[in-house]
Amino acid sequence: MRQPPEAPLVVLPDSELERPTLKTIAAATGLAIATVSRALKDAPDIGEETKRRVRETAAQLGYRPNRAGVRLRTGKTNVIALVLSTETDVMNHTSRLIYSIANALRGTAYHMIVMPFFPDQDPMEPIRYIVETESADGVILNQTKPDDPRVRYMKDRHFPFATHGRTDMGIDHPYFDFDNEAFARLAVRTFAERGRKRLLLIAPPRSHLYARHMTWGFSDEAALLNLPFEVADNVTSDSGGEVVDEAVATRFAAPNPPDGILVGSTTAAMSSIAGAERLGRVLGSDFDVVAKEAIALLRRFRRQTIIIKEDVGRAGEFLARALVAEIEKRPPEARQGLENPTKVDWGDPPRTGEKT
Amino acid sequence: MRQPPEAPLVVLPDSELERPTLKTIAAATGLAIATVSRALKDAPDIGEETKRRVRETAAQLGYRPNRAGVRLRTGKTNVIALVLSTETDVMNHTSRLIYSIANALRGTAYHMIVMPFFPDQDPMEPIRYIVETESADGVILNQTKPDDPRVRYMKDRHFPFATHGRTDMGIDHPYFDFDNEAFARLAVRTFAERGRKRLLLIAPPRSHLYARHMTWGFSDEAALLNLPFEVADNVTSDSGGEVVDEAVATRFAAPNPPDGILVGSTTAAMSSIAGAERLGRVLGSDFDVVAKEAIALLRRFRRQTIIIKEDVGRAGEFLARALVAEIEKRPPEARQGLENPTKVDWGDPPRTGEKT
DNA sequence: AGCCATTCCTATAACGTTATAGATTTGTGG
DNA sequence: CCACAAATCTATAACGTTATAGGAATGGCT
Repeated sequence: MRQPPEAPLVVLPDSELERPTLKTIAAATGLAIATVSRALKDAPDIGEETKRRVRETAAQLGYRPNRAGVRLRTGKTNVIALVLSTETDVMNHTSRLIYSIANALRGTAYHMIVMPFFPDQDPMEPIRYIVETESADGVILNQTKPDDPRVRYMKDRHFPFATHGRTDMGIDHPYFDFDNEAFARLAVRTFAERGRKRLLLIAPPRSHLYARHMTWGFSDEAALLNLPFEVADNVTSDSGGEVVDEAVATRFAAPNPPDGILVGSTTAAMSSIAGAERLGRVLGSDFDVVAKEAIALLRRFRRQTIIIKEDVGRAGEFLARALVAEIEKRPPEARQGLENPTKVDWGDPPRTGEKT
Repeated sequence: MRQPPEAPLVVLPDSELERPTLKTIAAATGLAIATVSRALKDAPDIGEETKRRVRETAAQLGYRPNRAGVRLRTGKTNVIALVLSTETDVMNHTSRLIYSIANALRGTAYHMIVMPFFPDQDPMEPIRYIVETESADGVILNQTKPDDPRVRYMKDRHFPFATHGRTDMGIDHPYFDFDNEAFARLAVRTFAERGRKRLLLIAPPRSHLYARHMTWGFSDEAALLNLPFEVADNVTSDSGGEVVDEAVATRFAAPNPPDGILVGSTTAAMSSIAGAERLGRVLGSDFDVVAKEAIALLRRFRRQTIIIKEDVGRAGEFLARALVAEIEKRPPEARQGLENPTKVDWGDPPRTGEKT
């Protein structure tokens, strides 16, 4: 308005070579750098016409704010850190989780740094590092323990975070979890429907909270239905395959062998089946296996496996959204989420009278 | 976005509350900020005693350089971007690759951002983004194509990168690859040793260069040993499990069925075995399967599978080292690497005379 | 004593951004 | 026609770092 509209539309020969900054836009529009900044943030004290002009040239020049500049000035990193446990990683769903979080972050300003920590490391180490050096605006972590010092640490410091898996600490924070109790109950009812009489649970390691959920759901539902059951607690679904294989074979060789096996992971399912088959038992007729699976792998190998699906992608998406809301102090659509499995994938009909 | 220090649980002297900067050290030592900076960089024009003092107080205060400051001033991001294809991702080794790269980066100043790109995306998109916005000092990408525009793009712009997998473009750049030709030859010789007479290769999709290597090694070595062979090129090891399953079953039902199957992936191995078993064939006696595997999974299920191991962790470590050397313009220990498989894991002895 | 090289340190500016306070113009009411 | 508010813009400083040019001592040499 008050600026004489001295026909700028400057021809920028070299300026196309360098990455445009606010300065570039300021020069091109004849405005001050601060004005350009405020215009792009849609500040109320900038004229509509000016905003339009600024946005236009910004788009035209392909302007993208310099992350280092923003970060230095504001302290906002626009980074989300994904802190992953590598402890249990034979074909787990880690890449799925990574992908879905990255996908949910598409189109936002957030980059995702991934920080696995290894068995020789204190799990607190990456967390402390991130919080102390302010390397990220928020953290997503997996493999929570019932009492998880990482959760306490971040909660105490008001550092935004979200967890894949719950804790037992009575702390309110964003999380997403698979309802393993519901899963186990559903599995037990499935066994009952198929007329199975002796159930066996190969549970995950007791240190994990979800192992307790699963064990409780399994035990309680089996008791409810008057089904004899055993919880294998010296082997776990995280044991090496051979161990599970052996444990299952031993039980099948004993009197009163199980005819329904519930397992918490794909690998444990495979090992269990292999263990039973070593003794000539036929999956689907002599015994059933119900497994929780995130990837469609068991079906390829033993079409008789009964599968209850876990959607890890949903978890990732949820966690990303919830964490971003937490960081930006917006109310999230949902702060805590639980995947409640209801669908049982029966696989092929039981092979009755098939050749051994 | 400084967090207001609301309700500090820990009472610390103010100096401890804020993260120490060069300024803090300067104040503590009575030196100028520039001096502190130079001392920490071990510049030649700073006295030894001063350096010692500076290093000491820096350590004592727990000083860590502010990444945004460094990045803004120098343009160095200290970030390595991992650009991952999600195309082929049923239990692939992605998480392994991520972990090993992260592990190799431990103790360095580099953070790792992970950017998967999805089927609906142009593979160039993340690459262009990173190069244009200078979001990273270098890129590691996987799933290279024989003629890969991403490689050309980065090479043209002298942007540091390293690839998991080779290309066919005659461009010199850091890479690591598994020698699939050697793998296939070794597999063929293994079949020969076991007296197999008709070989079948379930090859990876032809668009991948490594599929060509594998196919060539397979065909040439089989011809050399006068073994009849077939390369299945309508199904690939990336096809859905059922497809491979079906293809294998069809071939076993036909006259002159194969008795040695070479597959490029764990999933394809499982499907192949399942397909043959559907017709009552027994793995290890009626036919053999040789598979390349990064994770120890097949052994759990079918102990008769013959496995040649691929060490993805080695790839990740190599790529990280090579890329960092490239970024820092140091001569790397090795710029290109090829994993040459020599060890065959035979599994259990063939089950002769075992029950069907 | 004067000069110069050497050694060690410091002041300054700049990277790109945004928060703050203030400047300028225009409109409004008295 | 003047004070005063509203609308719109700008100047400045600061975030933490490092590159550059320069300054202050010290010692050696003529």
